[in-house]
Amino acid sequence: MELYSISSPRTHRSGDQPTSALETHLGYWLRLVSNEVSRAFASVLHEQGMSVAEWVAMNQLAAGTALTSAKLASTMGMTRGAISKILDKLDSKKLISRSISSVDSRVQFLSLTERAKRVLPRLTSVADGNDNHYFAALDSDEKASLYKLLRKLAEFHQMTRIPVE
Amino acid sequence: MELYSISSPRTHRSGDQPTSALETHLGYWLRLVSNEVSRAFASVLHEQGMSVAEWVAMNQLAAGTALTSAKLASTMGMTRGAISKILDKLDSKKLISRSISSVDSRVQFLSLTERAKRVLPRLTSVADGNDNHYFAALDSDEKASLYKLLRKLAEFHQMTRIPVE
DNA sequence: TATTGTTATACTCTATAACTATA
DNA sequence: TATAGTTATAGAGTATAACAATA
Repeated sequence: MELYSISSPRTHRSGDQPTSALETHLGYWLRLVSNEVSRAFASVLHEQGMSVAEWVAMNQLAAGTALTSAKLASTMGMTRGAISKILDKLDSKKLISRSISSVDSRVQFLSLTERAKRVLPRLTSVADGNDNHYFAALDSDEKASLYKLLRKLAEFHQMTRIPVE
Repeated sequence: MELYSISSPRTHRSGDQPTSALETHLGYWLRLVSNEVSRAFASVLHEQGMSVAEWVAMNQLAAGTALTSAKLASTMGMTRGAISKILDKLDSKKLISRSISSVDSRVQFLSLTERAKRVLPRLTSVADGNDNHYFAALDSDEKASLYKLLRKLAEFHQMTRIPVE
């Protein structure tokens, strides 16, 4: 197993096929793997008639992290307009309800319906299953190591935008 | 620094804030970091008037991996129609030329123009810079470790679709 | 004046499928 | 009939910006 070459990322080892410069970047492999894992999950969600953005929104509501539209928008890194449409979709599926604040009638409080609370665990186990499937290629130590490295990058660069795509 | 909990991914450690179930997945952190790295790169490319798909196509041509439209389509995991539009854009910027095969006039051979050969190294160093910037948070061993883990996942699951988004 | 949420509009990206011209 | 590449169309997803209601 060759090591990732730090000092000369574009060095070609003798006998290699001509490769594109893309593969010399860690970001390339990160994106390759991430796309596959996310695509598979999005595809399963899609079969359930749900987008990733809707799934994320539901989770934020379940966690009590973002209970208004504006809060959701900032948490999810999207405009209020985009959030509004996502909430429309969840509403039409009877997964959320919106109730006007008695204190400030511009504000809506969002909550999951009973139906959503029944649906969410099933979706969560789908997400668990997807994660388990893809990372089963790694043993416990490797998983812990990957987790640590990713968390370190996220922390170092103050990455806070919840992935929605 | 806590470890990634393998056996009970949804366990909450005492004293924690309520978190969404999302953060218990390795796929979540993978996507979070990947999105940030890719978004930054796409943003720089965009300033240069270029999409990631165009950048990838140019690299495939430079590597000699995919010298026809159909080949590009299969390598990049896109339809021929989508590739056709990407090539139109590169063509309009005088970065590629298409020449009809003398053997089979349905086939076009694609090649980078001289202009493209001047532009590509600059873009490549932008890509290098982006990669260096984000992964500077890791030391050499950590970079090597991350590279190895990602390659292992890619190989195990036979991930071949070149990331284009 | 500022803010919450909605809506009208436009844009980007891509797939589907019909099309042409070859083979 | 099959294949290479193009094009017409449609759909998803999101941003921008104008809007109404309220503070």
